[in-house]
Amino acid sequence: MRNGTKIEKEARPRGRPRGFITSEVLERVRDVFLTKGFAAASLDELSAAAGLNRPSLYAAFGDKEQLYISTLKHIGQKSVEAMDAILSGPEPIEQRLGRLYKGAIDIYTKPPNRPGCIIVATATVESPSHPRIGAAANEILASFEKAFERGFASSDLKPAPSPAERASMAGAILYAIGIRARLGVPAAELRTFTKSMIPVICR
Amino acid sequence: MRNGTKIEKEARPRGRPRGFITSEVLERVRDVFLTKGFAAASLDELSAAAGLNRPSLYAAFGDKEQLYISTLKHIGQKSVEAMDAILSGPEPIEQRLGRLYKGAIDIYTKPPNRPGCIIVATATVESPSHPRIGAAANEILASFEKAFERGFASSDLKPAPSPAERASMAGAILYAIGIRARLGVPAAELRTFTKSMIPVICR
DNA sequence: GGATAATTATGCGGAACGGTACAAAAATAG
DNA sequence: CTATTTTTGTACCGTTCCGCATAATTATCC
Repeated sequence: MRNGTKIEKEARPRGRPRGFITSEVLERVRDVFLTKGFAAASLDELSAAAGLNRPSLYAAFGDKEQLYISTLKHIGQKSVEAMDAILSGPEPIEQRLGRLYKGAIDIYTKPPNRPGCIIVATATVESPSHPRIGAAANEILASFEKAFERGFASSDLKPAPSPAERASMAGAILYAIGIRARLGVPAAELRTFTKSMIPVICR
Repeated sequence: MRNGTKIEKEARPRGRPRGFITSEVLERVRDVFLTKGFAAASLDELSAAAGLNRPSLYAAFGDKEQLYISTLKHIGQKSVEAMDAILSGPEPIEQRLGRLYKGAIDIYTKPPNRPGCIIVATATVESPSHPRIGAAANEILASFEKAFERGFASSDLKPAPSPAERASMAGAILYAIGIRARLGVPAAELRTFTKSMIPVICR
C-alpha cells in the first residue's frame, strides 16, 4: 500500500480545469435515464440536464452507453451502501427489512414520475442489444443480494432457508416493488405487500 | 346469447382481402419488441418481421404504441391461458408451481436472445413516457396474479397467508425470473432458485 | 509573457426515425 | 363490364438522432 507519488500541492492538472463534478453530473443524467430509459433518452436531454455541452459529455464519459453504465454503477454503489447501512442495524431482521422496503417504496413512487428502480425498470430491456449494460446490471443486482445476505447472516433466524436463499427472495420482492411502482401501483398497496411478505421470508 | 346477424356466406367484406392474419402478425412483431424493446424497435424492423409494408401496419394497428399494446395484450391473454392450464391441474400446488416456473424459465432463457418477460423487461420502462403502455402492462400483471390466486385457492394450504398474498409472492418470483434471465443468469441457477422458493411460498 | 494542454462552446452532417401521400392491385356489387 | 371499396407497394417528407470537427477559452509550465 505504499504511496510513492508526491501529493504536495494537490497535483493540479495542466490545462483548463473542469467546470463540473463527476458525481453531480451522473446524478443529473440519472434523472433523464430513469424517466426515459436508455434508448429514448436523447443526448440533447442528457446534456441539458447535466448542464454540459455534448462534446464535454463525450470527453468525460464516452458515448451514451458508457455514460449510462457509469450512471448505473454510481447509483448501484450508493444503493448498496444505503442497504448496508440499514441491514447492519441492531434491530431484528424483520424490522431492518421493513425499513429498507419502506425507503425503497418512497423512492420508487416519488412524484411526479414514480420512477421505480433504474436497474430492473430501465437497464434490463437493453441487455440483448447492449450486453455490457446487461452485465453491469446483473452485477449490481448480485451485489444487492449480497447485501441482503449479509443482513440475514446477522440474524437469529433458523439456518434453513439459508441466508443466500432468503436473500434471493428478498431481492425478488424488491424487484417486484421496483416494477409495480413504475406501473402505477399505489405506495400503500406496495407497503401492505411487503408487510405480508416479510414474515414469509423470515419464517 | 342470441345471434341475430346473418352468418350465411361468412359475410366476406367488400374490398381487397387482407393478406395476413392478425394474430400471426402480432406474434412476429413480438419477436422484435421482445428483443429490442418498444423505443428501440424501428418500424422498418417491425414491418419487415411482420411481412407487411409500413402503411399496412398503420392501417391495421395504428401507430407504434398501439401496435405494441396490441402485442402486449395478445401475449398477456395467451400467457394467462397457459398459466391457468397448468395451475388448474390435479397435482399438489407445489408441483403445479414447479411446472409453471420450469416452463417460464425455458421461454425466458430461450437462445439466442434470453428474452425474459416482455412485460416486466420491455413494457415497464415505457410507463412514464407512455402511460397507456404502463396501464396495459399493469393490467396484465394483475391478471397473472389472479391466475396464481386461483391456483392457490384450489389447494389444501393453510388459510394464512391468503391465496392473494401467496399469489403476490409467486408473481414476484416470476418477475425476478423474467428479469434475471434477460440479464444472463443461467437457466440452471434460476431453476434452483424456484425450487428453493416454492416451499417458502407454500409453507 | 509565450508555449502548451485541457476544457468549453458553436455548429454541422450523414443517417435513421416515424408517419403519410399516392397510385396500382385485387376483391365485391350491380 | 363498370363502379366501388379495401389493401398493397413505392417513394417520400420533415424531424430527430448521435457523434464529431473546429475554434475560442482558461488554466499551468517554463
